[in-house]
Parts: sequence; C-alpha cells; structure tokens
Amino acid sequence: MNNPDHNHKFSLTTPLYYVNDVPHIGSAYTTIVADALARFQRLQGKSVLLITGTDEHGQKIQRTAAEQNLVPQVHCDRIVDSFKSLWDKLDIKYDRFSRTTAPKHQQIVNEFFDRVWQQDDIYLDRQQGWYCVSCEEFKEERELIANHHCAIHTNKQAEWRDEENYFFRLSKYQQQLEKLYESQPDFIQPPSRRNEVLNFVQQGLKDFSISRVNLDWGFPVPEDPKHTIYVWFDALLGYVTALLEPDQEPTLDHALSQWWPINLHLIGKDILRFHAVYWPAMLASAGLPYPKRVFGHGFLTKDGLKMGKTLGNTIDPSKLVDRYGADAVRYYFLKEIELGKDGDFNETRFINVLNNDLADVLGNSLNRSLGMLKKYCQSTVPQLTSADYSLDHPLKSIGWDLGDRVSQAYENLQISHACEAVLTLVRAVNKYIDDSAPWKLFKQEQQAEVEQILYAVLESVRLSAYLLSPVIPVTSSKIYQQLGFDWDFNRDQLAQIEEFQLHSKWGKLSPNKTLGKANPVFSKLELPSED
RNA sequence: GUCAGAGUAGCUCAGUUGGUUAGAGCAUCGGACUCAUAAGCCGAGGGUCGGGAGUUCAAGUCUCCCCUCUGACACCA
Repeated sequence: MNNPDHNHKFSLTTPLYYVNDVPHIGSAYTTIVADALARFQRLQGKSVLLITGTDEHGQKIQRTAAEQNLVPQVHCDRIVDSFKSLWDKLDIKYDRFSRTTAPKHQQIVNEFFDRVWQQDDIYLDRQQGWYCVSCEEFKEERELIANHHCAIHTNKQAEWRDEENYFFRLSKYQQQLEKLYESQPDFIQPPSRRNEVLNFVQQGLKDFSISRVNLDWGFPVPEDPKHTIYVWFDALLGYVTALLEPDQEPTLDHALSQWWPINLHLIGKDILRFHAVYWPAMLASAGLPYPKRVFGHGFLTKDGLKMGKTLGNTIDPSKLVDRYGADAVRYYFLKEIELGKDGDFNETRFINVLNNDLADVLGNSLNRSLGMLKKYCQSTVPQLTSADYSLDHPLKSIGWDLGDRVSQAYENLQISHACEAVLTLVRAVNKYIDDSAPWKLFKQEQQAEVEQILYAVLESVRLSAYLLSPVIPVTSSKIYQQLGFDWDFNRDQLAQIEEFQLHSKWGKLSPNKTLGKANPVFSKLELPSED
C-alpha cells in the first residue's frame, strides 16, 4: 500500500477465459480494452503487468473434451493456442498468461485454501439441488425454466445433485464487504453495477459451496481429496498465481510481494458477483488486501440483437481481424462503444467510422501535410517551436492541454472520450489547412507563413498519433515514422516518464529534420461483396 | 412485482444548477476549392427531445401517470 513505487506500477487483469470454446468477440473486447489501458500506462513510463489467461477446470470442460474424445488437458492446450494466436493478431501485449492447469497454480491454490481453512471459514455440508453444468452453479428451482432447463443455457437441462460439499462462510463477511463498498466507493464501477451489488449484498449473503464430488478435472481439496475445488474458487486465484516471476518458487508470499493488490480487474458484467462479492470475501478470509477496483463492462450486440449460437449471429473475432486488421477492430470497439454500456456492432457503421476517422481525417491530414512539406519546404520540418505560436492559435489552443485531457480520460477508463478529444484536434487540422490555404500563400511567396502553418499541422498530427497509440499502435507507428521518429509502438513500449512529458505536449516535432515520402497510413476498408 | 438505468435527427450519442431559433460525428443532398487516400472545406435538409397531464413568465431539463427496452432482485407457475 505504502510502497513508494506504487505510483509507478499498474497491474490489471482480464478475466481468465473459460476454455469451453475458441475465443468469442466478448473476450476479444475485454482484452482489447485491457491492452489499451495497459499501453497507456506504459506510455506514461509506469511498470505495468497485464494479466490474461485461461480457466481450464470444471465439469463442463471435462465433458467438452470427452465429446471430442480428447483428454481434458489436450483440449485445453488447443483452445489456449487459439486464444494466444488471437491476442497476437490483435496486437495484445500481455505480460502474463495465467493457466489454471499450471502446476504452480495448484500450489498457490493449496496454500490459499489452507489459509481460509485455518480461519475456520470452510465447512462440510450437504447440498441438494439442480445443477447447471454450463454455469457450473447450483440453481434454485425457481431460477429454472420448463423441464428444469437452465434460464441461461436454455438448451441444457439442469441435473439433480445431492452431495456433500465444502462451503465457504461468505455470510461471515457481509459487514466487511459493506464496509469495503463504503470506504472504497469506486471499488465497483460503473456506478450502476455498484448499485446492483449493493442491492444484492444488502439482502443477505449465503455461504456458497467451493467443492464438488464426482469430478476429476480440477484440484483436490487438500484436506479431503475426494472433493475437487470448485472451478470459480480456483479460477480467481489464477490472478495471484500470475503475479509470480517465471522462476520464482510458487508461494503466496512471493506472488504477493511485487504487484499486489491488483489495480484493476476488468470484467464483463456477467461475472460481476464473483469479482465484487466472492473474491474480496475470499481475500479477506485469507487476510489479504482487496484489489483497487473492479470494472464491469457491457455486452456487445450485433445489429441490435443479442449474439448467440442459437441465433447464429455471432462475430468471429479472428475473421474480423483477418479481414480488417487489428487497428480497425481495436478502434471500433474502443472509440465507438462507451465502456460500461452495451454496444452494437454493425458492419456498415464499422466501415464508415474507420474510413472517416482513420483514413479520411487522420491519415489524410498527414498525407496532405507531408505533400505540401515536400512541395513547399523540400520535405524539411520548419525551424519553429511551440514558443513561436500564441495560445490562441487554432491548433495550439486545442493541442496544448490535450495530453492532460486525454490522460484524464484514460485514467477514468473513458477511452472513447480520449479518442474523441484527439479527433477534435485532427478535424481542426483539416479545417485550418483549408482556412489558411498554404498553396495560395506559397504562390504569393509568403514562405514564412507557409512554414508556420505546416509546422503546426504536422505537430498536431504527431501529437494525435502519440495519444492514440494505445488504441491504434500500427497506424500511430506509421505516422511517427513518417514524421521522422524511429519508433514502433508495438515494439518499443518501455517509455520513460520524461518521454511522455515531452511527447504528450504540443511542440515536440523536431525542426530541420528532412522527412520521407508520404504513404497512406490507413487504407480504406471495403464491405465484403458477397460470401 | 420491487429497485435502478435508459428512451433526443436515418445511425451512434452530447445536452451544465429549467432560460435566446435543441447540438456533434457518421449517412444523404448541394456548392466552392485543389495540398491530399475523389480525401478535406462551406452549406442544406432532417427531431411535436417515448406518450399524456401538471408546476412555471419559461421544461429535453422539475412533479405525477402510462408505454417500451435493459439490468439486478423477488415471486408465481
């Protein structure tokens, strides 16, 4: 907590995705958001740990593997490969990929389980009820629809179970949790989600079972190996295991020494309760500090409809990247969808937004400016600095505090606002060029004025590319390179604080540098004709 | 059923403590220009701000009722 390094470190997680199937668009969405946030923190010179990974235990996995005549681990390995390959395609730069089947994870789980056990927070009790394997949850009779089918997995029938399970004394932590929500008001975000949790907790917490019998695929309960630790209990601890250095001996102390507590758990709204209620209670029992915040984002729809296999309207994230590229997919989800709200994917809108924002507005502003620099200044950046412009200059007036405003937006997880703020500058660039018409001034031999305009324009494009680099690293890199910087936002991510302070301010563009030929940085997309 | 959030131009959304002709981006149409990825710039059309009633000099903005959507919780079967 009082670690002096604290402000220089930032740890965040995506969920550990369930390996029931290849990654779907929702997992891609969360991970893209997490990556952009991580990139922004790195840009500021902070040490960042971005954790993602997979949750691989449970009956559902065991059965899915069996259906394909695979042993569970082989099935998991295959799915894990598909996750990793998608993250690569999307330019996701994760620091840890935490798998719950990793041997070191079992040691962490055992140690943690033992701590909770020592607290007398685990007890054996009989549990009867309907169990949805797809949810890996016991359901109340009333939660089920006709014929005991699960309300979420409507094609799956819940199974009657009557078994002895170990229970976690969640009820004991009711007050502590309420105190947590009160003393850390932004622990759960956005506020609407927070209210839901508050509502739920106020009604009284019930203990929940954390073990299953008749299940092999998982870790045995240390004190009673006939039982297998419940998949969620195991999965959440994957965040802790992820904190271990690669060669470190897997103990809780080691895991928690550097990066705990996690600054941000980024999750979908469907798993809010596990992260906002069960997880902090488990941590409290083990005597560990709480994470700083849990953010539950919204869901994606397609053309206004819920996506689902039954409707057959799912989006394959892998195909989407193959067709349009990582920057395009990233930009759409980060800019066009307000984090926290549900958002819609519509392919025509997707094309329109990208072609306008990235090709016509951002890309073309660079292209036309470099064209003029070549014709009017022999491609040499004019000998000017920020000091040569007054604060009411059309571009400097927007650019001078843009870095601060955009930083604030990223900090608040308002990536969409950050993009919008940058776009305002780029749109102003295009307007400024037309208003000042350098081509006329050049014909009138007003060279100084032309240079004054071009420097301001190029610098504004530079600043925009820099501030958008967490969102569109490929495009930003191309812009930076054409502006004479030897920099690749995908490769070089170890920034210094001083660098950020320079590059995030208007006026960093180095004068006198001779720039190369302009090349479109973002090619226009086309709707697929017919498949 | 209870609670929370939402319903503003074709689409995605902004709209401060109620106050001049309700805004932006995209899409559509028209115009002038040429440095540019036929991009950009200028302009136009397009909204009874979910519906109704009320408070007020004045309501997208406050109150009440209703409708629709989303979510959480509960109940019934």
